Amino acid sequence: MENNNIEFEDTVLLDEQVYDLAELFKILGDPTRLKILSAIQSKELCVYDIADTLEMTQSAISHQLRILKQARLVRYRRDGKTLFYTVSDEHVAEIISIGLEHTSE
Amino acid sequence: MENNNIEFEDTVLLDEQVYDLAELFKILGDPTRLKILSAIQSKELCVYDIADTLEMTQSAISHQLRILKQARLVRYRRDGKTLFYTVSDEHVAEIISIGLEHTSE
DNA sequence: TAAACAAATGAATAGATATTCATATAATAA
DNA sequence: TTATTATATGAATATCTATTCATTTGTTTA
Repeated sequence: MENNNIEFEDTVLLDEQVYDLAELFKILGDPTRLKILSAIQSKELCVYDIADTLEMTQSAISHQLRILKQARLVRYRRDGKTLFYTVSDEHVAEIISIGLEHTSE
Repeated sequence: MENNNIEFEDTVLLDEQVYDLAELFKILGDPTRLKILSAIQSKELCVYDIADTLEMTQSAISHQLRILKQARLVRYRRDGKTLFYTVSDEHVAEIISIGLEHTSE
């Protein structure tokens, strides 16, 4: 596929950049993942506690954490058998904040 | 479904708020819609010109514009037979900018 | 009025994805 | 080693969605 020379604020966006950006928003575009990110935004939580907080199964949370990990939005620290997850990206909170400004209008 | 009391930065998020926020990001999470928003972010374009710029069909663009319209992310002005679309939300550019900061790392 | 043009829409389809269930992996304790 | 606990993973499924194609709606002009 060719590059269509889409511009955003005086910058030419390559097709690949647009796809990467869409990928980021797609990941944020799921209630479960947003809840996970909110829950571990300012504190570490293990998988079980995230599942407990969201009232969802461990498996469902684990699947979503894998997606968030691949997108480098979360990281974890191991303590024995337990993995403690937390948000790894400084932009996430900012994006969510601005998003909330839009939706709360 | 009950409210799970998910917090984000000292604010309790209601389930409905999380769903609305996910809905916003879901809409931004598509390359075609991102390209449309970029193309009409600082200038008005008619449907045909958007389709031409993105090298896509008029129908595909029109379908996506409907979704963007419903989310109040774009608005249009009629001039004769032609509708000129532009971005209507001040937060869109901001969210895209921060998103690009993340993806370009 | 009819013709031409711009955009919207409905149905169909192919591809993507979130969750569930069962199981596997990994670390620790007995 | 075996049992237990915490997490990850693979397969299956149900749901969702982006595009295409055909058609319709709406506006202007001849």
